[in-house]
Amino acid sequence: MQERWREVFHSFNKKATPSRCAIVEVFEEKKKHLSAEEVYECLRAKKKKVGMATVYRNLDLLLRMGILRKVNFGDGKEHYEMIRQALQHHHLICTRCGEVIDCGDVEDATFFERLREDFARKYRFSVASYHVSFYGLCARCQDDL
Amino acid sequence: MQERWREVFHSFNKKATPSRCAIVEVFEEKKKHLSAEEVYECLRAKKKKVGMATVYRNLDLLLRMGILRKVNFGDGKEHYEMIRQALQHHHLICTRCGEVIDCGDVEDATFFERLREDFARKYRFSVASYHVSFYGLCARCQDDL
DNA sequence: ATGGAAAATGATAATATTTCTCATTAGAGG
DNA sequence: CCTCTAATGAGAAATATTATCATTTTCCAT
Repeated sequence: MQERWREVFHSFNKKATPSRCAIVEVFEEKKKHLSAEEVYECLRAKKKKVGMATVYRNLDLLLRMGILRKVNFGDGKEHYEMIRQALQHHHLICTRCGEVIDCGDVEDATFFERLREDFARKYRFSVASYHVSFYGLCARCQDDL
Repeated sequence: MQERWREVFHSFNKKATPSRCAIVEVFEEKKKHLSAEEVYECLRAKKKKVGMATVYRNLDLLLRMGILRKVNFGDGKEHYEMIRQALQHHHLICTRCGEVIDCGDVEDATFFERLREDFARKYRFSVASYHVSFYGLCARCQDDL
């Protein structure tokens, strides 16, 4: 399975270093959005010692390669998630406690397609992807008012 | 016009200080998303000397009062915009040059209502507001490839 | 296999943004 | 006008991210 990533990196003329491979593996395993710090901790837990600078450098590379995307929950740090896992998946962000719930399988292809056309026409902007953040109260916080 | 805000602050048991009033006025005048630094610069331009700490403190207060909301474009800083001006308005973010285009009047009430019901049922999450970020290439960057 | 060029890494310094501290000032009700 | 308390300014501190540079590693051609 790491062989597949090795080829992907090579196709971008990038080296398949152990740190780099370990970082994509973390995202494949966790299947969720992670901050740079969280990635670093996951690597530690797996006994891989990778410096923080290397984590950031590779997150940036994976962004440029179109493998990760950034998402932000207003907590002061950037979070990253695999685009492949992120398709059709948005976030419910609790404005009281900060909890983030991933919500998958939103059936919105029609909505998206219509907007893509609108934006191309009105602003000459070509949409590649999109992300919806929903703000409100999670179940727990609704009860605790 | 500042008299109106004076009353709003008082209704929250907050003092209507010159800095505080000046900050909401900046948002009313600019009618767009601003970073803390940009707010600070706008105040300077108007010859109001307000410390950076005060800007941050009041942005936070205005968030808690539900007058502003945070938006993030992945450029390392938080941006703030008036919720009143932000209804039905989303952002087109160019992944090449970072330009942010506001796109208003998105006709999506039906889409939104359906999701609100879905989330209440599935996750017991009550949606108060939402925000869509569209990523892609702006007109200029499409030409410059 | 081995050597060498180029890229990647680690450690740490630097930068940028946001929050905190605390002494001083100023708003609002009496 | 006085007093209580919240708000402010200035700067220190905390956080998150990026840059620097000497050293190590990958990978391709030999």
